[in-house]
Amino acid sequence: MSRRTGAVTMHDVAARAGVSIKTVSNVLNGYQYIRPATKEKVETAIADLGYQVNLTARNLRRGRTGLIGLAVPELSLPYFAELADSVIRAAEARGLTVLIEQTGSVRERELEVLTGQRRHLTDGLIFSPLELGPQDVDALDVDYPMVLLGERIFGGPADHVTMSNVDGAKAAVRHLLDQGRRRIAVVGAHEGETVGSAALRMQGYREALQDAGLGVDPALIGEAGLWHRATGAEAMHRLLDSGVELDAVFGLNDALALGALHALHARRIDVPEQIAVIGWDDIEETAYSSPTLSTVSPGREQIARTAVDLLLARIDDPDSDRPYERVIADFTIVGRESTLGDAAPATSPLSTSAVASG
Amino acid sequence: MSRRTGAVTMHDVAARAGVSIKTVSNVLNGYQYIRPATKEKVETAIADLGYQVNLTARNLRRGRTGLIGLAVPELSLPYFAELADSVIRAAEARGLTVLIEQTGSVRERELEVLTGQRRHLTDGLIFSPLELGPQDVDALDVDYPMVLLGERIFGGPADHVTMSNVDGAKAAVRHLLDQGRRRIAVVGAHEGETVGSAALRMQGYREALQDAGLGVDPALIGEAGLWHRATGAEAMHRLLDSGVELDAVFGLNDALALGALHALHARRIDVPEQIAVIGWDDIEETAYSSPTLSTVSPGREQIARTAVDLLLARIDDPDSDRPYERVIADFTIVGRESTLGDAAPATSPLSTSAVASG
DNA sequence: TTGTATGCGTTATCAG
DNA sequence: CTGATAACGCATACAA
Repeated sequence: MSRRTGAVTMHDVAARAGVSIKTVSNVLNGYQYIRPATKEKVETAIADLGYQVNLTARNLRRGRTGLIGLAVPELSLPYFAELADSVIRAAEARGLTVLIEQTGSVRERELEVLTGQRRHLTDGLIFSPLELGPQDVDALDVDYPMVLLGERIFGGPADHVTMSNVDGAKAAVRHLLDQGRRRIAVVGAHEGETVGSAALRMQGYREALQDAGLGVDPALIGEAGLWHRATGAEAMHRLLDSGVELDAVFGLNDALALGALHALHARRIDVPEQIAVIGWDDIEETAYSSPTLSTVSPGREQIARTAVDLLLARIDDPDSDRPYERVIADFTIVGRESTLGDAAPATSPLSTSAVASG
Repeated sequence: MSRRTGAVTMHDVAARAGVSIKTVSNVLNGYQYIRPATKEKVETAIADLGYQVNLTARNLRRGRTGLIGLAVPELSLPYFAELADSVIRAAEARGLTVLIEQTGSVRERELEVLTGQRRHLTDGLIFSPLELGPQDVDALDVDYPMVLLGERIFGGPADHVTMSNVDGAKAAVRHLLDQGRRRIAVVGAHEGETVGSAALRMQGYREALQDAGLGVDPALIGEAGLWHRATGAEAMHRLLDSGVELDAVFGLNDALALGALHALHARRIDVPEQIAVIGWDDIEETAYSSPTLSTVSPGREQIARTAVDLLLARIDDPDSDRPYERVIADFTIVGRESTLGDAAPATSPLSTSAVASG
């Protein structure tokens, strides 16, 4: 599209090289049986003219664009920015280009993504919905390759990559218990929800407490619809205002935990001396907050790679009746100052440490 | 591309509606002179068949894709993630879709972006180089619409949107001086460079000190090639190790300043009691760090909007000989705890305050 | 107001 | 090994 001047096409190259247009195409596409002499003629012609294939024309003809969509809530949420980074790299390694779409976690826009015009520009979609749920399986039954990310829809008509929510949450809470904490609050719960990350991580939280012979105190459950820093700070303030006794906080993601940290700092409450904090996502920021934030590292790179691979497999063989796969990424607990205090591993900028894994 | 089944085309719609393909096209493109009855026939046929235009074909025919490229170093750098977010929104408002490309601030990849295949898929490019410089004006003289972001190339052959580097830096340092600071260090300087953000912000730094009747102490200048949290922390440690006396730090961007904050925290140095810190970019994280970080808000939204508008103007009129524009975004100083301490405006999650502007 | 025919730049199908 | 030629699906000049 871009070239304003000249728009040199295969015809021009063919003319200059004294061959047919098909031969130029053959050279371009690495066709085996070309006489070296011919090939060279064509290649110098290409170089002389500065010819580049017109991708739009190629795409039309081939019925493929080499583009895949990545639909996420928003890039200003660090986890999704880092995820996008990983997906772009993984896709690039396989010769694919990523088209990012922001849904703003608005239900309508999530539905739009599935049927919108952009789908005609992409060979497939990696979709991380935050609002759609089991009631939307019909809308998710699309006729193009798609890989779902996250835990809102299971058994849906698509390949699926999820985090190890229950086990990861369990390990996070166990990590807090190991530091001698007993009154462990949660920030980010979604009251009444039975699907999604919140519900699953809450389940891990309960199981860990039960395993430790502890009960679940509803007063320790802090709600937060959106998982942003702001909502995390608000939920933390509410918990503290309620007067409930607590010595640790499990932020259901890092943004919430960082918001909680912010609130604790504002109230001059020492972390982890008085209250320990752990988050989830292992975004880069957690290694630099004050104190540094312990967190669950959910295998972002693996998720990105797996998603791209699954998608590519569907793109390459659209008629395959291979059953839909579900991949659960490996996680790691990263212990930092917010739970370990000065015992935390070297505060050297990039160091983290795996305390448990599964 | 995506639809596997059926691939219903305009022909099918035309057949079903009992009209010609041209009429269908007319309806689709909002042609004025269509008999209402015909229009309706076509529209129901479209609905019945679930027809959607094939964008690739349309693009080939129209010679436009509706896609614009956005080339940035990497999305894991919060400023660029937030910039991408803003650009995507601005583009969407104008009916454009954004294709993000990561250069990793690697010189070769920055050059590749300019000539790569992807340029054939986009109508124009918004480019934020970190390595290219004045010596590369030739490479930047491309024959497609482009808008440059940043301050590495001036007077180049393209429209250009920059931050108010000198004045912003001057205001930042003045803000520190206003708090009574006199030994103001810098983190992120690029020794010997004469172009780019580092050089310009250093100029503002010097001018502010001069205006205050103070000299520039080279011992207070901390180098940092990459502007990441890690390098900011390292530079801060070096400054402290050097034993030089200082009561404030100007991080040339927020990542550096947050890294510095991290280093100061590790050494149990109180901010701002002992050392005040100010950054640049106003990324969301700065409103939640402990302490919250004062910063220069460089007008990200304005930059995004302006860049998209300038690009679109070039796309819409490629033959215009309108001279290349240079737009300088407005900035604001946001005073938070890292310079104002408890005097900082309400620590409510979203509040910031404009102390000066220009 | 609507239909016919042509071409956008490639790739694919055949012959040769 | 290479060359004509026909699509791919849409938009438009030109006719009607």
